[in-house]
Amino acid sequence: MGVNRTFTETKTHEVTVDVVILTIIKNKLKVLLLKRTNEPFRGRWAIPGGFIRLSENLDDAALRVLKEKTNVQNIYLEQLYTFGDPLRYPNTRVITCAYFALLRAEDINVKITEGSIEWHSVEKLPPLAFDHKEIIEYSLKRTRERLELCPIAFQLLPKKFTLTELQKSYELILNKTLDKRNFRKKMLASNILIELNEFSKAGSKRPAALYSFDSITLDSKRGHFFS
Amino acid sequence: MGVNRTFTETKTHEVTVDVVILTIIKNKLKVLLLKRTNEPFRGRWAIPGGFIRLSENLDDAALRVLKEKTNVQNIYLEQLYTFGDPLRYPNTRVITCAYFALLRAEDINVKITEGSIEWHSVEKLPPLAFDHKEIIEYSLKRTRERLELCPIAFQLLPKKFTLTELQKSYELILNKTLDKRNFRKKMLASNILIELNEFSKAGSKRPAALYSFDSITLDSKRGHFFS
DNA sequence: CCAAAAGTGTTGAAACTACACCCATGG
DNA sequence: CCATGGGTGTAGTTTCAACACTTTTGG
Repeated sequence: MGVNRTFTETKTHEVTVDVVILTIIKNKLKVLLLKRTNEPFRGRWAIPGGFIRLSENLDDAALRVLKEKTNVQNIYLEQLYTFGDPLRYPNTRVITCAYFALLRAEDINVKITEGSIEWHSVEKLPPLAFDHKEIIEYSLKRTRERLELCPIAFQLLPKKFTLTELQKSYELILNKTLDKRNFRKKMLASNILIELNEFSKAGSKRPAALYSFDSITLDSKRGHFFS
Repeated sequence: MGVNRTFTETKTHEVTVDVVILTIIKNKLKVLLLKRTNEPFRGRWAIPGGFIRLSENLDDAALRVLKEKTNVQNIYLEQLYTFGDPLRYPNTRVITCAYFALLRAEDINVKITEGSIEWHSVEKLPPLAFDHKEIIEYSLKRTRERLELCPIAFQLLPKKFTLTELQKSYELILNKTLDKRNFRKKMLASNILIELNEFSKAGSKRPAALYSFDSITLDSKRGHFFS
Protein backbone atom coordinates (compact mmCIF):
# COMPACT_ATOMS: atom_id res chain seq x y z
CA MET A 1 0.00 0.00 0.00
CA GLY A 2 2.80 2.37 -0.76
CA VAL A 3 4.35 2.02 2.64
CA ASN A 4 8.01 1.18 2.87
CA ARG A 5 7.86 -0.54 6.18
CA THR A 6 6.85 -4.09 6.82
CA PHE A 7 4.39 -5.17 9.42
CA THR A 8 3.61 -8.56 10.78
CA GLU A 9 -0.06 -8.89 10.02
CA THR A 10 -0.58 -10.83 13.21
CA LYS A 11 0.49 -7.86 15.27
CA THR A 12 -2.35 -5.77 16.43
CA HIS A 13 -3.14 -2.10 16.39
CA GLU A 14 -2.96 0.15 19.33
CA VAL A 15 -5.62 2.77 19.78
CA THR A 16 -5.29 6.07 21.55
CA VAL A 17 -7.31 9.22 22.03
CA ASP A 18 -5.64 12.57 21.62
CA VAL A 19 -7.31 15.80 22.65
CA VAL A 20 -6.74 19.25 21.23
CA ILE A 21 -7.56 21.58 24.10
CA LEU A 22 -8.24 25.15 23.05
CA THR A 23 -8.74 28.27 25.08
CA ILE A 24 -8.28 32.00 24.82
CA ILE A 25 -5.62 33.65 26.93
CA LYS A 26 -4.65 37.29 26.61
CA ASN A 27 -6.44 37.67 23.32
CA LYS A 28 -4.73 34.68 21.73
CA LEU A 29 -6.11 31.33 20.78
CA LYS A 30 -4.02 28.77 22.66
CA VAL A 31 -3.58 25.03 22.58
CA LEU A 32 -2.37 22.95 25.51
CA LEU A 33 0.84 21.04 24.80
CA LEU A 34 2.88 18.62 26.86
CA LYS A 35 6.55 18.01 26.48
CA ARG A 36 7.05 14.31 25.91
CA THR A 37 9.14 12.52 28.48
CA ASN A 38 9.31 9.22 26.63
CA GLU A 39 10.41 7.99 23.28
CA PRO A 40 9.40 8.35 20.55
CA PHE A 41 9.74 12.10 20.13
CA ARG A 42 11.11 12.54 23.63
CA GLY A 43 11.41 16.25 24.32
CA ARG A 44 8.97 17.29 21.59
CA TRP A 45 5.68 18.98 22.25
CA ALA A 46 2.51 16.95 21.80
CA ILE A 47 -1.16 17.23 22.50
CA PRO A 48 -2.34 15.20 25.47
CA GLY A 49 -3.49 11.67 24.80
CA GLY A 50 -3.58 8.19 26.15
CA PHE A 51 -4.59 4.66 25.48
CA ILE A 52 -8.23 3.78 25.51
CA ARG A 53 -9.16 1.42 28.30
CA LEU A 54 -11.00 -1.66 27.26
CA SER A 55 -13.98 -0.81 29.40
CA GLU A 56 -14.49 2.82 28.45
CA ASN A 57 -16.06 4.35 25.41
CA LEU A 58 -14.23 6.87 23.28
CA ASP A 59 -15.89 9.97 24.71
CA ASP A 60 -15.10 8.78 28.23
CA ALA A 61 -11.49 8.19 27.27
CA ALA A 62 -11.24 11.71 25.88
CA LEU A 63 -12.89 13.15 28.99
CA ARG A 64 -10.47 11.24 31.16
CA VAL A 65 -7.46 12.59 29.28
CA LEU A 66 -8.94 16.06 29.49
CA LYS A 67 -9.60 15.78 33.19
CA GLU A 68 -6.12 14.44 33.91
CA LYS A 69 -4.56 17.45 32.24
CA THR A 70 -6.88 20.30 33.08
CA ASN A 71 -9.11 19.06 35.87
CA VAL A 72 -12.15 20.43 34.12
CA GLN A 73 -15.30 18.70 33.11
CA ASN A 74 -18.48 19.81 31.53
CA ILE A 75 -16.94 21.45 28.54
CA TYR A 76 -17.43 21.35 24.83
CA LEU A 77 -15.88 18.13 23.59
CA GLU A 78 -16.34 16.70 20.14
CA GLN A 79 -14.83 13.81 18.26
CA LEU A 80 -12.75 15.29 15.50
CA TYR A 81 -11.38 12.61 13.23
CA THR A 82 -9.51 9.34 13.41
CA PHE A 83 -5.97 9.37 12.15
CA GLY A 84 -4.49 6.08 11.14
CA ASP A 85 -1.67 6.47 8.71
CA PRO A 86 0.62 3.48 9.22
CA LEU A 87 3.62 5.79 9.38
CA ARG A 88 2.20 8.36 11.76
CA TYR A 89 3.80 6.60 14.69
CA PRO A 90 7.28 5.13 14.44
CA ASN A 91 7.70 1.36 14.76
CA THR A 92 4.20 0.68 16.00
CA ARG A 93 0.81 0.95 14.39
CA VAL A 94 -1.11 3.40 16.49
CA ILE A 95 -4.49 4.65 15.39
CA THR A 96 -5.67 7.70 17.24
CA CYS A 97 -9.16 8.99 17.65
CA ALA A 98 -8.74 12.74 17.99
CA TYR A 99 -11.07 15.00 19.95
CA PHE A 100 -11.12 18.70 20.49
CA ALA A 101 -12.26 20.65 23.51
CA LEU A 102 -13.05 24.29 24.09
CA LEU A 103 -12.79 25.65 27.57
CA ARG A 104 -12.66 28.84 29.56
CA ALA A 105 -9.25 29.81 30.78
CA GLU A 106 -10.81 30.73 34.14
CA ASP A 107 -12.01 27.17 34.67
CA ILE A 108 -8.67 25.53 34.18
CA ASN A 109 -7.53 24.04 37.34
CA VAL A 110 -4.06 22.80 36.73
CA LYS A 111 -0.60 24.02 37.40
CA ILE A 112 0.98 25.01 34.17
CA THR A 113 4.45 23.82 34.96
CA GLU A 114 6.63 25.88 32.70
CA GLY A 115 8.64 23.65 30.46
CA SER A 116 6.55 20.53 30.61
CA ILE A 117 2.96 21.66 30.11
CA GLU A 118 2.25 24.95 28.40
CA TRP A 119 -0.25 26.92 26.39
CA HIS A 120 0.99 27.72 22.91
CA SER A 121 -0.48 30.18 20.47
CA VAL A 122 -1.95 28.28 17.58
CA GLU A 123 -0.37 30.56 15.02
CA LYS A 124 3.16 29.78 16.12
CA LEU A 125 3.39 26.19 17.13
CA PRO A 126 6.69 24.60 18.05
CA PRO A 127 7.77 21.41 16.25
CA LEU A 128 5.30 18.74 17.28
CA ALA A 129 5.44 15.00 17.74
CA PHE A 130 3.73 12.60 15.33
CA ASP A 131 1.05 14.16 13.14
CA HIS A 132 -0.08 16.49 15.88
CA LYS A 133 0.35 19.59 13.77
CA GLU A 134 -2.12 18.19 11.28
CA ILE A 135 -4.52 17.29 14.08
CA ILE A 136 -4.39 20.77 15.58
CA GLU A 137 -4.92 22.38 12.20
CA TYR A 138 -7.87 20.19 11.52
CA SER A 139 -9.34 21.07 14.91
CA LEU A 140 -9.12 24.75 14.03
CA LYS A 141 -10.87 24.17 10.75
CA ARG A 142 -13.62 22.25 12.49
CA THR A 143 -13.97 24.89 15.17
CA ARG A 144 -14.46 27.50 12.48
CA GLU A 145 -17.10 25.40 10.78
CA ARG A 146 -18.91 24.89 14.07
CA LEU A 147 -18.77 28.55 14.91
CA GLU A 148 -20.53 29.46 11.72
CA LEU A 149 -23.39 27.20 12.72
CA CYS A 150 -23.65 27.71 16.42
CA PRO A 151 -22.17 30.05 18.98
CA ILE A 152 -19.68 27.65 20.55
CA ALA A 153 -17.42 30.59 21.30
CA PHE A 154 -19.23 30.71 24.67
CA GLN A 155 -17.16 27.85 25.75
CA LEU A 156 -14.04 29.92 25.56
CA LEU A 157 -15.32 32.95 27.43
CA PRO A 158 -15.87 33.75 31.07
CA LYS A 159 -19.49 33.43 32.16
CA LYS A 160 -19.92 37.19 31.99
CA PHE A 161 -18.47 38.87 28.98
CA THR A 162 -18.77 41.98 26.87
CA LEU A 163 -19.85 41.99 23.26
CA THR A 164 -16.39 43.15 22.31
CA GLU A 165 -14.87 40.11 24.00
CA LEU A 166 -17.33 37.85 22.22
CA GLN A 167 -16.48 39.45 18.91
CA LYS A 168 -12.76 39.08 19.60
CA SER A 169 -13.21 35.37 20.21
CA TYR A 170 -15.02 35.04 16.90
CA GLU A 171 -12.27 36.94 15.20
CA LEU A 172 -9.57 34.77 16.75
CA ILE A 173 -11.25 31.58 15.66
CA LEU A 174 -12.29 32.73 12.22
CA ASN A 175 -9.03 34.57 11.78
CA LYS A 176 -10.62 37.63 10.22
CA THR A 177 -12.02 40.90 11.43
CA LEU A 178 -15.75 41.40 11.69
CA ASP A 179 -17.86 44.50 11.43
CA LYS A 180 -18.81 45.67 14.91
CA ARG A 181 -22.31 46.86 14.12
CA ASN A 182 -23.26 43.84 12.08
CA PHE A 183 -21.83 41.49 14.66
CA ARG A 184 -23.76 43.06 17.52
CA LYS A 185 -26.96 43.21 15.52
CA LYS A 186 -26.75 39.53 14.66
CA MET A 187 -25.85 38.41 18.17
CA LEU A 188 -28.58 40.44 19.82
CA ALA A 189 -31.12 39.30 17.23
CA SER A 190 -30.33 35.64 17.94
CA ASN A 191 -31.90 35.90 21.40
CA ILE A 192 -29.30 33.76 23.05
CA LEU A 193 -27.70 36.54 25.05
CA ILE A 194 -28.89 37.78 28.40
CA GLU A 195 -28.08 41.38 29.13
CA LEU A 196 -26.97 41.47 32.74
CA ASN A 197 -27.33 44.83 34.32
CA GLU A 198 -23.69 44.88 35.15
CA PHE A 199 -20.79 46.60 33.56
CA SER A 200 -17.19 45.80 33.05
CA LYS A 201 -14.64 48.52 33.42
CA ALA A 202 -11.58 46.38 33.02
CA GLY A 203 -9.10 47.70 30.53
CA SER A 204 -11.50 50.07 28.90
CA LYS A 205 -12.49 53.64 29.53
CA ARG A 206 -16.20 53.56 29.08
CA PRO A 207 -17.79 50.64 30.98
CA ALA A 208 -19.11 47.90 28.72
CA ALA A 209 -22.35 46.03 29.26
CA LEU A 210 -21.92 42.44 30.40
CA TYR A 211 -23.82 39.57 28.90
CA SER A 212 -24.13 35.89 29.55
CA PHE A 213 -25.57 33.09 27.51
CA ASP A 214 -29.12 32.04 27.94
CA SER A 215 -28.66 28.33 28.49
CA ILE A 216 -32.40 27.66 28.33
CA THR A 217 -32.83 29.29 24.96
CA LEU A 218 -29.61 27.68 23.89
CA ASP A 219 -30.85 24.23 24.81
CA SER A 220 -34.10 24.79 22.98
CA LYS A 221 -32.13 25.91 19.97
CA ARG A 222 -29.75 23.01 20.21
CA GLY A 223 -31.61 21.17 17.52
CA HIS A 224 -31.33 24.20 15.34
CA PHE A 225 -27.69 24.91 15.97
CA PHE A 226 -26.34 21.40 16.15
CA SER A 227 -28.93 19.58 14.04
CA MET B 1 -17.23 3.16 33.70
CA GLY B 2 -20.84 2.10 33.95
CA VAL B 3 -20.21 -1.08 32.01
CA ASN B 4 -21.31 -4.34 33.50
CA ARG B 5 -18.75 -6.45 31.76
CA THR B 6 -15.20 -6.99 32.83
CA PHE B 7 -12.25 -6.71 30.56
CA THR B 8 -8.71 -7.74 31.04
CA GLU B 9 -6.82 -4.53 30.59
CA THR B 10 -3.95 -6.38 28.97
CA LYS B 11 -6.22 -7.50 26.17
CA THR B 12 -6.09 -5.29 23.18
CA HIS B 13 -8.63 -3.61 20.99
CA GLU B 14 -9.53 -4.70 17.56
CA VAL B 15 -10.12 -2.08 14.94
CA THR B 16 -12.32 -2.38 11.91
CA VAL B 17 -13.67 -0.15 9.19
CA ASP B 18 -17.33 -0.34 8.26
CA VAL B 19 -18.71 1.32 5.18
CA VAL B 20 -22.23 2.59 4.63
CA ILE B 21 -22.73 2.32 0.88
CA LEU B 22 -25.60 4.42 -0.44
CA THR B 23 -27.16 4.59 -3.85
CA ILE B 24 -30.47 5.39 -5.47
CA ILE B 25 -32.42 2.60 -7.10
CA LYS B 26 -35.94 3.03 -8.44
CA ASN B 27 -36.42 6.32 -6.70
CA LYS B 28 -35.41 4.99 -3.31
CA LEU B 29 -32.36 5.66 -1.26
CA LYS B 30 -30.73 2.30 -0.65
CA VAL B 31 -27.99 0.94 1.55
CA LEU B 32 -25.97 -2.18 0.80
CA LEU B 33 -26.28 -4.87 3.44
CA LEU B 34 -24.69 -8.28 3.84
CA LYS B 35 -26.18 -11.17 5.70
CA ARG B 36 -23.68 -12.28 8.29
CA THR B 37 -22.46 -15.82 7.96
CA ASN B 38 -20.52 -15.88 11.21
CA GLU B 39 -21.18 -15.28 14.84
CA PRO B 40 -21.89 -12.91 16.42
CA PHE B 41 -25.17 -11.91 14.84
CA ARG B 42 -25.07 -14.77 12.37
CA GLY B 43 -27.95 -14.33 9.94
CA ARG B 44 -28.47 -10.64 10.69
CA TRP B 45 -27.92 -7.92 8.16
CA ALA B 46 -24.87 -5.72 8.54
CA ILE B 47 -22.99 -3.09 6.60
CA PRO B 48 -19.79 -4.32 4.99
CA GLY B 49 -16.63 -4.02 7.02
CA GLY B 50 -13.35 -5.61 7.80
CA PHE B 51 -10.24 -5.45 9.86
CA ILE B 52 -7.70 -2.81 9.08
CA ARG B 53 -4.42 -4.21 7.86
CA LEU B 54 -1.37 -3.02 9.72
CA SER B 55 0.15 -1.55 6.60
CA GLU B 56 -2.81 0.36 5.23
CA ASN B 57 -4.26 3.66 6.24
CA LEU B 58 -7.91 4.05 7.15
CA ASP B 59 -9.06 5.43 3.81
CA ASP B 60 -7.34 2.58 2.00
CA ALA B 61 -8.98 0.06 4.27
CA ALA B 62 -12.40 1.59 3.55
CA LEU B 63 -11.68 1.61 -0.17
CA ARG B 64 -10.64 -2.01 -0.03
CA VAL B 65 -13.86 -3.02 1.72
CA LEU B 66 -15.83 -1.00 -0.80
CA LYS B 67 -14.04 -2.54 -3.74
CA GLU B 68 -14.47 -6.06 -2.40
CA LYS B 69 -18.22 -5.60 -2.19
CA THR B 70 -19.06 -3.42 -5.15
CA ASN B 71 -16.02 -3.46 -7.38
CA VAL B 72 -16.19 0.28 -7.81
CA GLN B 73 -13.56 2.84 -7.19
CA ASN B 74 -13.41 6.53 -7.61
CA ILE B 75 -16.50 7.33 -5.65
CA TYR B 76 -17.37 9.72 -2.89
CA LEU B 77 -15.96 8.28 0.30
CA GLU B 78 -15.75 10.11 3.59
CA GLN B 79 -14.81 9.14 7.09
CA LEU B 80 -17.97 9.36 9.16
CA TYR B 81 -17.26 8.76 12.81
CA THR B 82 -15.53 6.27 15.04
CA PHE B 83 -17.77 4.13 17.18
CA GLY B 84 -16.22 2.58 20.22
CA ASP B 85 -18.76 1.76 22.85
CA PRO B 86 -17.35 -1.18 24.82
CA LEU B 87 -20.65 -3.02 24.48
CA ARG B 88 -21.20 -2.45 20.78
CA TYR B 89 -19.62 -5.78 19.99
CA PRO B 90 -20.27 -8.83 22.16
CA ASN B 91 -17.38 -10.38 24.05
CA THR B 92 -14.67 -8.44 22.30
CA ARG B 93 -13.72 -4.82 22.23
CA VAL B 94 -13.99 -3.73 18.66
CA ILE B 95 -13.65 -0.11 17.72
CA THR B 96 -14.88 0.69 14.25
CA CYS B 97 -14.02 3.60 12.07
CA ALA B 98 -17.12 4.13 9.95
CA TYR B 99 -17.09 5.55 6.43
CA PHE B 100 -19.84 6.34 4.01
CA ALA B 101 -19.81 6.13 0.25
CA LEU B 102 -22.14 7.46 -2.42
CA LEU B 103 -22.21 5.74 -5.74
CA ARG B 104 -24.17 5.43 -8.95
CA ALA B 105 -26.26 2.33 -9.25
CA GLU B 106 -25.09 2.01 -12.86
CA ASP B 107 -21.46 1.69 -11.76
CA ILE B 108 -21.99 -1.14 -9.39
CA ASN B 109 -20.34 -4.17 -10.64
CA VAL B 110 -21.30 -6.93 -8.37
CA LYS B 111 -23.79 -9.72 -8.37
CA ILE B 112 -26.45 -8.96 -5.87
CA THR B 113 -26.97 -12.48 -4.67
CA GLU B 114 -30.45 -12.39 -3.29
CA GLY B 115 -30.42 -13.42 0.31
CA SER B 116 -26.82 -12.69 1.16
CA ILE B 117 -26.08 -9.25 -0.27
CA GLU B 118 -28.92 -6.84 -0.96
CA TRP B 119 -29.91 -3.23 -1.28
CA HIS B 120 -32.33 -2.13 1.40
CA SER B 121 -34.37 1.05 1.49
CA VAL B 122 -33.07 3.25 4.25
CA GLU B 123 -36.54 4.00 5.52
CA LYS B 124 -37.34 0.37 6.30
CA LEU B 125 -34.24 -1.34 7.51
CA PRO B 126 -34.33 -4.91 8.76
CA PRO B 127 -32.91 -5.66 12.20
CA LEU B 128 -29.21 -5.00 12.02
CA ALA B 129 -26.14 -6.39 13.71
CA PHE B 130 -24.15 -4.42 16.27
CA ASP B 131 -24.78 -0.65 16.24
CA HIS B 132 -25.16 -0.59 12.48
CA LYS B 133 -28.56 1.07 12.60
CA GLU B 134 -27.03 3.98 14.44
CA ILE B 135 -24.17 4.13 11.96
CA ILE B 136 -26.51 4.19 8.98
CA GLU B 137 -28.66 6.88 10.54
CA TYR B 138 -25.64 8.98 11.24
CA SER B 139 -24.47 8.58 7.68
CA LEU B 140 -27.82 9.88 6.44
CA LYS B 141 -27.57 12.88 8.70
CA ARG B 142 -24.07 13.60 7.46
CA THR B 143 -25.11 13.16 3.84
CA ARG B 144 -27.85 15.73 4.37
CA GLU B 145 -25.41 18.16 5.91
CA ARG B 146 -23.00 17.69 3.04
CA LEU B 147 -25.71 18.12 0.46
CA GLU B 148 -26.63 21.51 1.86
CA LEU B 149 -23.06 22.62 1.30
CA CYS B 150 -22.10 20.95 -1.94
CA PRO B 151 -23.90 19.04 -4.64
CA ILE B 152 -22.69 15.56 -3.72
CA ALA B 153 -25.93 14.16 -5.09
CA PHE B 154 -24.01 13.79 -8.39
CA GLN B 155 -22.38 10.78 -7.00
CA LEU B 156 -25.67 8.98 -6.88
CA LEU B 157 -26.84 9.81 -10.39
CA PRO B 158 -26.00 8.49 -13.82
CA LYS B 159 -23.57 10.67 -15.74
CA LYS B 160 -26.41 12.15 -17.73
CA PHE B 161 -29.49 13.09 -15.80
CA THR B 162 -32.52 15.32 -15.94
CA LEU B 163 -33.17 18.15 -13.53
CA THR B 164 -36.14 16.24 -12.22
CA GLU B 165 -33.91 13.29 -11.40
CA LEU B 166 -31.48 15.58 -9.65
CA GLN B 167 -34.28 17.15 -7.67
CA LYS B 168 -35.62 13.72 -6.73
CA SER B 169 -32.22 12.72 -5.38
CA TYR B 170 -32.14 15.86 -3.26
CA GLU B 171 -35.61 15.13 -2.01
CA LEU B 172 -34.73 11.55 -1.15
CA ILE B 173 -31.68 12.60 0.83
CA LEU B 174 -33.21 15.61 2.53
CA ASN B 175 -36.48 13.76 3.00
CA LYS B 176 -38.63 16.71 2.02
CA THR B 177 -40.14 18.09 -1.14
CA LEU B 178 -38.57 21.04 -2.88
CA ASP B 179 -40.09 23.70 -5.07
CA LYS B 180 -39.40 22.88 -8.70
CA ARG B 181 -38.84 26.41 -9.95
CA ASN B 182 -36.62 27.43 -7.06
CA PHE B 183 -34.61 24.26 -7.30
CA ARG B 184 -33.95 24.66 -11.02
CA LYS B 185 -33.12 28.32 -10.66
CA LYS B 186 -30.58 27.62 -7.96
CA MET B 187 -28.97 24.70 -9.76
CA LEU B 188 -28.67 26.52 -13.05
CA ALA B 189 -27.34 29.62 -11.31
CA SER B 190 -24.58 27.62 -9.64
CA ASN B 191 -22.85 27.04 -12.96
CA ILE B 192 -21.90 23.50 -12.20
CA LEU B 193 -24.28 21.91 -14.69
CA ILE B 194 -23.55 21.37 -18.35
CA GLU B 195 -26.59 21.33 -20.55
CA LEU B 196 -26.03 18.50 -23.00
CA ASN B 197 -28.01 18.84 -26.14
CA GLU B 198 -29.59 15.53 -25.56
CA PHE B 199 -32.95 14.56 -24.28
CA SER B 200 -34.30 11.76 -22.22
CA LYS B 201 -37.64 10.30 -23.08
CA ALA B 202 -37.59 7.49 -20.57
CA GLY B 203 -40.72 7.27 -18.52
CA SER B 204 -41.95 10.69 -19.35
CA LYS B 205 -44.09 12.10 -22.11
CA ARG B 206 -42.28 15.26 -23.00
CA PRO B 207 -38.53 14.67 -23.45
CA ALA B 208 -36.45 16.19 -20.65
CA ALA B 209 -33.15 17.98 -21.17
CA LEU B 210 -30.12 16.03 -20.00
CA TYR B 211 -27.36 17.57 -17.94
CA SER B 212 -24.05 16.45 -16.59
CA PHE B 213 -21.78 17.93 -13.99
CA ASP B 214 -19.01 20.23 -14.98
CA SER B 215 -16.09 18.57 -13.26
CA ILE B 216 -13.75 21.46 -14.05
CA THR B 217 -15.97 24.06 -12.46
CA LEU B 218 -16.65 21.64 -9.68
CA ASP B 219 -12.96 21.19 -8.97
CA SER B 220 -12.39 24.91 -8.96
CA LYS B 221 -15.29 25.28 -6.54
CA ARG B 222 -14.07 22.45 -4.39
CA GLY B 223 -12.54 24.92 -1.96
CA HIS B 224 -15.84 26.69 -1.81
CA PHE B 225 -18.00 23.64 -1.41
CA PHE B 226 -15.81 21.52 0.77
CA SER B 227 -13.76 24.24 2.51
C1' DC C 1 -9.74 68.04 27.52
C1' DC C 2 -8.15 64.16 25.35
C1' DA C 3 -7.53 59.32 24.38
C1' DA C 4 -9.81 54.98 24.06
C1' DA C 5 -13.21 51.89 23.64
C1' DA C 6 -18.53 51.57 23.69
C1' DG C 7 -22.35 52.07 21.34
C1' DT C 8 -25.69 52.93 17.48
C1' DG C 9 -28.97 52.90 11.92
C1' DT C 10 -29.53 53.05 7.20
C1' DT C 11 -29.19 51.61 2.61
C1' DG C 12 -28.43 48.51 -1.35
C1' DA C 13 -27.60 43.82 -2.95
C1' DA C 14 -28.33 39.11 -2.84
C1' DA C 15 -30.68 35.03 -1.55
C1' DC C 16 -34.74 32.73 -0.50
C1' DT C 17 -39.83 31.72 -0.45
C1' DA C 18 -44.22 31.27 -2.28
C1' DC C 19 -46.92 30.59 -5.93
C1' DA C 20 -49.78 28.96 -11.15
C1' DC C 21 -49.81 28.32 -15.69
C1' DC C 22 -48.46 26.81 -20.54
C1' DC C 23 -45.76 23.29 -23.38
C1' DA C 24 -44.39 19.12 -25.79
C1' DT C 25 -45.04 14.58 -26.38
C1' DG C 26 -46.99 9.55 -26.37
C1' DG C 27 -50.78 7.01 -26.42
C1' DC D 1 -57.49 15.17 -27.59
C1' DC D 2 -55.99 14.23 -23.25
C1' DA D 3 -52.95 12.81 -19.62
C1' DT D 4 -48.31 13.30 -18.03
C1' DG D 5 -44.45 15.28 -16.60
C1' DG D 6 -41.35 19.36 -18.48
C1' DG D 7 -40.61 23.83 -18.27
C1' DT D 8 -40.90 28.92 -16.93
C1' DG D 9 -41.14 34.35 -13.95
C1' DT D 10 -42.40 37.60 -10.51
C1' DA D 11 -43.05 39.84 -6.16
C1' DG D 12 -42.36 40.08 -1.14
C1' DT D 13 -39.24 38.97 2.59
C1' DT D 14 -35.23 38.13 4.80
C1' DT D 15 -30.42 38.19 5.26
C1' DC D 16 -26.06 40.13 4.73
C1' DA D 17 -22.42 43.72 3.74
C1' DA D 18 -20.83 48.24 3.74
C1' DC D 19 -20.20 52.21 6.06
C1' DA D 20 -19.05 56.89 10.19
C1' DC D 21 -20.17 59.29 13.91
C1' DT D 22 -21.50 60.20 18.95
C1' DT D 23 -21.08 58.78 23.89
C1' DT D 24 -18.99 57.74 28.16
C1' DT D 25 -15.46 57.36 31.02
C1' DG D 26 -10.41 57.48 33.18
C1' DG D 27 -6.44 59.81 33.39
